[in-house]
Amino acid sequence: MTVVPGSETLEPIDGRDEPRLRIGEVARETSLTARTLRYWEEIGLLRPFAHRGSGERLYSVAERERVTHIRELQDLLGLTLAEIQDVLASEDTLERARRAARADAPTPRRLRLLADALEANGRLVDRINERLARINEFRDECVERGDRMRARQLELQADQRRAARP
Amino acid sequence: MTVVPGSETLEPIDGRDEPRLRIGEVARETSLTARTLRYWEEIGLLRPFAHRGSGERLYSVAERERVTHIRELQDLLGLTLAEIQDVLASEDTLERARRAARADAPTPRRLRLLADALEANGRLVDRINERLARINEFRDECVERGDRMRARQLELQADQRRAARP
DNA sequence: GCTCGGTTTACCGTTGACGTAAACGGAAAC
DNA sequence: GTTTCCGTTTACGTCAACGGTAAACCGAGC
Repeated sequence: MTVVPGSETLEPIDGRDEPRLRIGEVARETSLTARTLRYWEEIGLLRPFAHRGSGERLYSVAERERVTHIRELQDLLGLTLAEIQDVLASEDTLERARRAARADAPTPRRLRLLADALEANGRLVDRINERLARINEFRDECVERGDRMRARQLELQADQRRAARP
Repeated sequence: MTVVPGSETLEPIDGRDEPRLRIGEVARETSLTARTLRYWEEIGLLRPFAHRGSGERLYSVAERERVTHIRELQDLLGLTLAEIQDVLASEDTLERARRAARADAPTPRRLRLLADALEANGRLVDRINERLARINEFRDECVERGDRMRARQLELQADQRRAARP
């Protein structure tokens, strides 16, 4: 897809003065690599805010936040990029809701978008809670094992003292 | 390593009547594949209790539990198999402590093994707590976003009512 | 003895999530 | 203007964690 040099394929919808970040900046700020950001774009997970005529990607702060969000879903919840894509579809709903708000869309439509986003958010929170519960359970097991080991330790220490001076 | 047919390379240390599980059984009970169990053995993560002369692997309940433990470390904490190997090295210390207990080893040695196992266990619990904290933080963010969305929803609903009957 | 299901070793293939190198072209700084 | 970055595309490489398959082997039941 060649573009007339100098033009932007995606002009800012609403002409606001958000800073345009180049790929290297986003990469540094998120401790990722440019390759990763391009890969995420390749699989449809992250879309830069704009492409300059030269092909250069430009991101907005919203995308940078999305990046950190993706990382959290990856590291903390262990989701695959495909699953994350699924989860983020809801986030996109929220984004559409924001656009609708700025475009003064009819209230019923905005309410529907909000409801969708809310439901998706609820599902995500449920997922997190479930995982938290499981990890807590696992933690309790580990702590309990530690307790048993400490008890045994005390027993052995008592044995030792009794053997030392009967 | 060829073995005299009919003999077991690893006779039970203490002749107890634990059931010997074949690889397929362990696989079914843990919802894994035999291939995975062999792979884990290949990288030194899981060692079957015994090899029969034919080469057939035989597992004990302890190994089956180790398998589920590994899965938890993998899924819940997102550790790599290498990291898990590291964590389990400490668990093996505990196992040596048990053997030492059964073998009536000198108390000081048993105490040292116990202390080692305790320390490793503490590190694991720390790790889990850290992860729990981070996930909790992430959860709070999500919940907060949901709250903001609900607030906006109420606003919009109020707008709607006001527009309906002014 | 024969079949049949489960197991073995051995080797190659795959998938996800990137890394790396080459060849090139604007962008920024001087 | 001219270096020097920084960025682009395209293509191939890598690493972990397995999956698949072939060919041989074992033990149980008929």
